[in-house]
Amino acid sequence: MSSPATQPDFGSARPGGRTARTRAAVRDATLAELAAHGYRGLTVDGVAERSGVHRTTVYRRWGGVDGLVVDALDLAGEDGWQPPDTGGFAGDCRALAAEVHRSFADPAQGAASAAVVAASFQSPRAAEALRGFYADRNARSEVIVSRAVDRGELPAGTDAAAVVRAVVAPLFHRLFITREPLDAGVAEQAAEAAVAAALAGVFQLPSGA
Amino acid sequence: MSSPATQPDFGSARPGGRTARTRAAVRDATLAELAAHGYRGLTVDGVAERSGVHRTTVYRRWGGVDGLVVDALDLAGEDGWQPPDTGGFAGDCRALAAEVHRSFADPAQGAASAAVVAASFQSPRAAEALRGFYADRNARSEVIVSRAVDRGELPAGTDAAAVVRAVVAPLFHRLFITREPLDAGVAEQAAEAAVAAALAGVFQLPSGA
DNA sequence: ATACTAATGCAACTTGAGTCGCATTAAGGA
DNA sequence: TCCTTAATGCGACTCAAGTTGCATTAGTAT
Repeated sequence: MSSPATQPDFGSARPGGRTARTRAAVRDATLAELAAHGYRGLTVDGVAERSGVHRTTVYRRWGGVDGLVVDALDLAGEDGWQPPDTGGFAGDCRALAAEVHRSFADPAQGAASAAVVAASFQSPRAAEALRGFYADRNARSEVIVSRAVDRGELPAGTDAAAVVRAVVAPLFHRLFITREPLDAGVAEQAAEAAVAAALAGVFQLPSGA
Repeated sequence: MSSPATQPDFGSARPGGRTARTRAAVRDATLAELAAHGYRGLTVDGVAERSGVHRTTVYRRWGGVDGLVVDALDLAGEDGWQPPDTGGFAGDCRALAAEVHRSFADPAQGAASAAVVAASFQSPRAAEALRGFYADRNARSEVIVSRAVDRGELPAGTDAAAVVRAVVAPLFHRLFITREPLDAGVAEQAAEAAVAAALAGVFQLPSGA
């Protein structure tokens, strides 16, 4: 079991050449293995062999498969992502939905994204990392709503998190619960539904903010 | 590995007393273990010990932990469930969302429901079983929309599956993606949003049906 | 009752994930 | 350049999951 094991600790006293090379090799191997075999086929031995790093080293620094995924997710969270800005609320929501759609449609990126969700059911560490990742994404997305309020498109006091959730939730539901195929039309419909609900004032926060 | 193993096969040539007792004991033990330790703590050995059935028997008839979950899910799907009927479209949607909320809030049932989702990431068999389960639930829920159309509350040609998805998807999103707590207000908001979007005609099917 | 055989019990075996103690390599400072 | 020591490599070990061959139990038919 890897639960009480060391978290990936990369602020150590010796962040020099070899350590950095090892981490990069393992990270690349993790993404490659994920794209090749999915999360179910992700093993420490596979990553170790592909990266040329010894099994023991991977266990020591990453703790197990969940640590590999968490590390990959942490890296993904540091990409400086910003929500789309199309100049209008409906356009922003459509673009956001389309972005989620594309990120899961891409073979490599989609496999990695789905892997993180799968990992979150196996490991509390992965679940916490995923929660943090989406909390950050949500916080960044709030500007879509605040811009819309500034333009007068939405009433003040609209719950930005609820709007974002309404846009993306149907896509995740198809992907992971009913496992139906995803197409651009589905993404657009989800965005339109969220826009209609927001315009109707459904996402108003309880007390006026 | 349990992938190519025997599916739970309960139509055999000898469905007599002992076989039925074994299945019942294992099913009860599965649900109890799920409630006690969650899906991550569900093991064949644990179920075997609790049920008094030998390990080997469980492996032979269920194939592994995924088979146990699939069997439990198959049973859950045969409960003759019908969607709520409150006399109005909005009320039906709210009641549906509340029902989903309750099913995950209940400790035992919630653990089992979450376990099935977790299992679907581990096993193709569980994923297929989950897909079938929700396809059936969705089909049964369509009557909510058709009744609303008959009453003149909704335009004809409204995509019932899309409506149901819009109602429940935000709840699943909170439960499994962002792992935020769920309360009755969230369920109601999701229902209201779906209603507003449906009334606005967002879920119209492309060609007139 | 008795015989037949499917279903179960049992124990030994295989396999792969994860751990541990110790040897070796290489980064960073003197 | 040399010394110290973190980081890695290496092999053996533990442990739990899953499998297999054979013995035993208990439905079912005659």
